[in-house]
Amino acid sequence: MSLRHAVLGLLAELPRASGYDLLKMFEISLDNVWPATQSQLYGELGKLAKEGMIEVAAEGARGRKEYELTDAGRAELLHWLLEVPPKPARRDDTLLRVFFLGQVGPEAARDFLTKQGKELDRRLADLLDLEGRIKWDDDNLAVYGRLAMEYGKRFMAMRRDWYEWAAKEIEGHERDGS
Amino acid sequence: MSLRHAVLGLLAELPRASGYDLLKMFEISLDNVWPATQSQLYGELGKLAKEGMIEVAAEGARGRKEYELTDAGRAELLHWLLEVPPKPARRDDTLLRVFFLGQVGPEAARDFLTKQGKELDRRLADLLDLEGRIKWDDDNLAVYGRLAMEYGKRFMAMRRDWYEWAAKEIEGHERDGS
DNA sequence: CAGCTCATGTAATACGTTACATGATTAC
DNA sequence: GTAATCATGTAACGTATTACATGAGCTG
Repeated sequence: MSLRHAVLGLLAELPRASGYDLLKMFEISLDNVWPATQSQLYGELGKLAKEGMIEVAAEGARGRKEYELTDAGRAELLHWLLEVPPKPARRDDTLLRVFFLGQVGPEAARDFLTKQGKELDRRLADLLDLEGRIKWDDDNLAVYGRLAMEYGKRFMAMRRDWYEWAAKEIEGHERDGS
Repeated sequence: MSLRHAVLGLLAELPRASGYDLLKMFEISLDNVWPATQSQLYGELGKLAKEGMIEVAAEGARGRKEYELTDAGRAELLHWLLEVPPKPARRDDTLLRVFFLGQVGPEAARDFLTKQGKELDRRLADLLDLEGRIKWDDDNLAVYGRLAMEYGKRFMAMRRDWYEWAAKEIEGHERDGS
């Protein structure tokens, strides 16, 4: 149920935005945190408007509708931000594979883990590169966006290190002959 | 589309299991990796059987149906394990909050981050406790289950550390008066 | 005026959760 | 015999993805 809060949050940062504008924001700044498709977004905007969380503040060319956060919407955002306990995502595609990796034998398992580690190392390098090229300004999205960036870096590094560790673990088992 | 692979994986480890058996397995060993509800599971078993990935090898009391992996099912499992690139989950409820944390001012933001850090510290302690109480045997599920456990520990520790770091970052901004 | 971007919406399909519904067998 | 466990299935609803559909306005 958090797509709505992503929308409310964006409308809190940039008052007055159209569905189209918001879609661009999702693509450039929320893509790694909470992706949304165009269909989903327009649907949610309709619902939020009907519930009085946002309202059409102006209409422009080509049927453009500029939405604005209402007091109810802002209240809902703050409530969610501070009072609704965040629930960490539990499904992890990669971990699921690891669970069943015994099915392929230790050599293939070790190769798989090594490969994944290298892949993450590449992705971390890309992220560092991206970070270097971003020009952070001083608004809220930038300050807190930097925190999110650091999270991404630490997350990738943690997974890379774990893959390397796990590959070594399996190597140990390989030598044991188990 | 990975629920089916979780089912195939479990049936590869323990040949011959009913929906009910599998449900128990999901609850005790896959709950933090790939949770599934009863509805979902029975639905998927039906589909997998229709597609020839699994088959009813025996029927027991109370309408019990014991499924077994077919060759096609095993092939699909191996294909998924080694050839389908794992896609990391992208949605993160907590990170989304961080993105909009500027809306509540630096003190409340710092308090939020500190609180989340403490919560993770508690959860990590619980996990370590659980780890101590598990009696690992030597089968595949145990060997690779230990890798998954280590992943969980590292993931929680990483997030705890990041929260503590982020809270300090915000404190810095607080003093700046920004 | 042709092609791109802006701009909104709907339909079909899949995946996930909660709740409902039913009944057989076992353990006490 | 009654309560717990075993065992399967369906229905309703919400969320997410992909594809389809349409058209206005700007740029060359």
